[in-house]
Amino acid sequence: MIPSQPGVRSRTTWQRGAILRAIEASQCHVPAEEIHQRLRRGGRSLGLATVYRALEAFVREGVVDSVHVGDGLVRYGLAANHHDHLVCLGCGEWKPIQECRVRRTPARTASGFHVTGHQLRLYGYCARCQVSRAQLG
Amino acid sequence: MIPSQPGVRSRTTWQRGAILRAIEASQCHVPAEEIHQRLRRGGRSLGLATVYRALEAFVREGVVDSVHVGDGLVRYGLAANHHDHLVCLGCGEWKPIQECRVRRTPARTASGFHVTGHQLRLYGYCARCQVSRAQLG
DNA sequence: CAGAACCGTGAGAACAATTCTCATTAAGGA
DNA sequence: TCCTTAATGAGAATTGTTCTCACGGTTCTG
Repeated sequence: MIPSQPGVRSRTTWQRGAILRAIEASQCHVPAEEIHQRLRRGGRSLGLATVYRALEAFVREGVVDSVHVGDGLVRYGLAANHHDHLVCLGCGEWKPIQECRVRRTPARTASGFHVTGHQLRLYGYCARCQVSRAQLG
Repeated sequence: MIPSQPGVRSRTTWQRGAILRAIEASQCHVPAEEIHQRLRRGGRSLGLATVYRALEAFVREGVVDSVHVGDGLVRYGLAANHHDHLVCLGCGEWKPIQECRVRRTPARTASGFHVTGHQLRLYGYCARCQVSRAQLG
């Protein structure tokens, strides 16, 4: 967990705590809008902009990582709970995969880039979509 | 290359040809907007919606693949010219990496999912951003 | 080759996710 | 407790992408 801007420490508000707990509670990565609605249903009133701002800060600090599954939404999950995703090109369904299929990567590349994490998306067709495609010819 | 909808074949127009050639010409994945502007600067007048529609068709047909680097844009590149990306969390800069670091994956997973491709994003900090971070403390 | 059928196009409106603005609140150090 | 200033909320603004619809151009059929 690296501070975003040294000297600038973030304040602990109940909103940020609640947002982090909502992410922790979900099995897989969730979109900002869902975090917002979940908290509102839970009786906490907070703004959507607050959710986005908190998520941005968490990502900067390395606590949370963001993922694109390909449907135009950015999803967020705990960085510590790393997993990749399987995405169906037919129906758009997507699922977490536990076994990481990325080969060990040197922490530093030839160009001096320091690698701290990764995000992998395997795509293809789920069992159901394979059937429909076969039927269509 | 799989036809999107059997029985529906796409027509060959100069626009689609030009869009495909623009993608071929670029070293890495490019956003739709850039393809559009590049063609316009090249003297061809065509609509942005046309670019998006053509790209959507190409992706469906498997000729082109789309990638999210994390800056809110969808980028497109030739599927045949596969490569992954290195993204700097500090400045947002991103680059293609040629060596694929994804372990060979079974074409079919236990759940019957048929894997046809992948997309990997390695992230961290580029040399320049590491320096600024170190200086800041 | 002519005519019909219909897919692809262009322009701009519509849409949706995200970011910004700004007045207000409250965390945390002094 | 007081003070500085980061964080918040509400809604407007922004922006990437999709939709609408009339028109033109491809391709198929006869």
